[in-house]
Amino acid sequence: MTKFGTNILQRLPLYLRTLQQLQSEGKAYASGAQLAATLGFESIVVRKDLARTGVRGTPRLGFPIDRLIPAIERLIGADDETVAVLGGVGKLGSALLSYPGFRKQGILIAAGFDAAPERCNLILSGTPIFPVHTLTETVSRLNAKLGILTVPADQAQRVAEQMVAGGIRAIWNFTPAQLDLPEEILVQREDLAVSLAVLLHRIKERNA
Amino acid sequence: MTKFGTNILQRLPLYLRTLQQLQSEGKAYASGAQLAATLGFESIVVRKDLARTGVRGTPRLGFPIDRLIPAIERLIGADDETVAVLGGVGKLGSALLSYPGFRKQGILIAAGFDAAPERCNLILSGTPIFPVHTLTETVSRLNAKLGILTVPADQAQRVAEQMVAGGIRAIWNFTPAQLDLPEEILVQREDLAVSLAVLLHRIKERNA
DNA sequence: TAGATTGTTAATCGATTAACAATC
DNA sequence: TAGATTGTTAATCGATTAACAATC
Repeated sequence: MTKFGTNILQRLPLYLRTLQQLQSEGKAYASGAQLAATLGFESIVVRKDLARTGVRGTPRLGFPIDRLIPAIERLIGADDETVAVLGGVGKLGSALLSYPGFRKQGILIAAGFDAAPERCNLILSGTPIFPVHTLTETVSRLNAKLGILTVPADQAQRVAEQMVAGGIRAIWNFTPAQLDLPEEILVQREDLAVSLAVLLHRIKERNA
Repeated sequence: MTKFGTNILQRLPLYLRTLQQLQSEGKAYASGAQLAATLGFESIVVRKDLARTGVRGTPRLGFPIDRLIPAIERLIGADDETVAVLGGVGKLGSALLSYPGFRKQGILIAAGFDAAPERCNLILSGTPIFPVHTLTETVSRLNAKLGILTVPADQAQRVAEQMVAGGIRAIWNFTPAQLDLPEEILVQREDLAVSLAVLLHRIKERNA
């Protein structure tokens, strides 16, 4: 598989969204310059990125949107389905359940889990919620490969271990907890403190 | 001000959190190797990063935690207060309001706004919520500099403009909407589709 | 003293930027 | 043809990695 730096990878979904928008407006071609202007990137950056999709543009016209979209989807892995489960159906968890973008990227949240009985045995945004004590068994039955972790920080490690016991291969960790899991489990942090640090630094930089 | 790449900037808050943890356990020194092991980084990376704080470590002992913490706080801009407002108090918005980490990083969410009357004129996690039509005036009165945007995508542009009219200088955009604002307004995207693309690619890479 | 850890210098690597040729 | 846009090659830049010296 092609290896990408995280930088280009972070831009690809933005191209994709813009292209889908343009396509829905009936456009057939998009130029790199146009994408750059919309997203606030340098046009040379866009041109280099688009070159990596393998789709050839035509001078003066731009790139064919209907070829670019599937090419980018494939690059960002949105072309095959990943079964996921959600641990913790609090405010953040239920916000994630109602986010329509996951389906577009090939993520199916097949089940949610919560410790609170009043949040269990109901269906939220199309996803059934089960008691957390059934997690390992359900993950295994669903053959889920991705665990989304939105439990309170002090329960993160325990719930993560239950996910792993059920066969989860990757965990998307929205808690600030530092997880200690086997080497082979991929953990991605989604850390507001991190994003905020980047933001504050950019603000300071701009004011300087 | 010192300029940082986003990479080191993304690691600094993680060092900070780990160091605070160690300090609360009564430790006085932390070695780069120790931080690296905890966070899953290479130790040379940590050493280089810590060098940029200006704090000197002592061989065999490590770095003095009580000097490292304020140094990192200063680097990530957590040492002075930024007044923020929150646009949109839905699931995601109220999840953000209850996140304690913001205060630690010097962010004060002074007010929230929502279009739904039943969500207004109450206090959520210590933050008063007002009707969205008072946004511009309230932002101006509070002298808020950061707007956190968690409204539905189709209202993002309008609410962002109201924030800017009130004097907001930077917008933290949690919606997938592409904002079109004056040059001088700093916009940071917080885009789940982007994070998910990175995650999916890492999963594929690992399976390859 | 021995050994672990920090600090520094150089090498490597990849991403970004620049310049310009090729093409429609 | 003229001009806009893509494609390519080279230059620049910064981050990461490696190797090893300095220090407690």
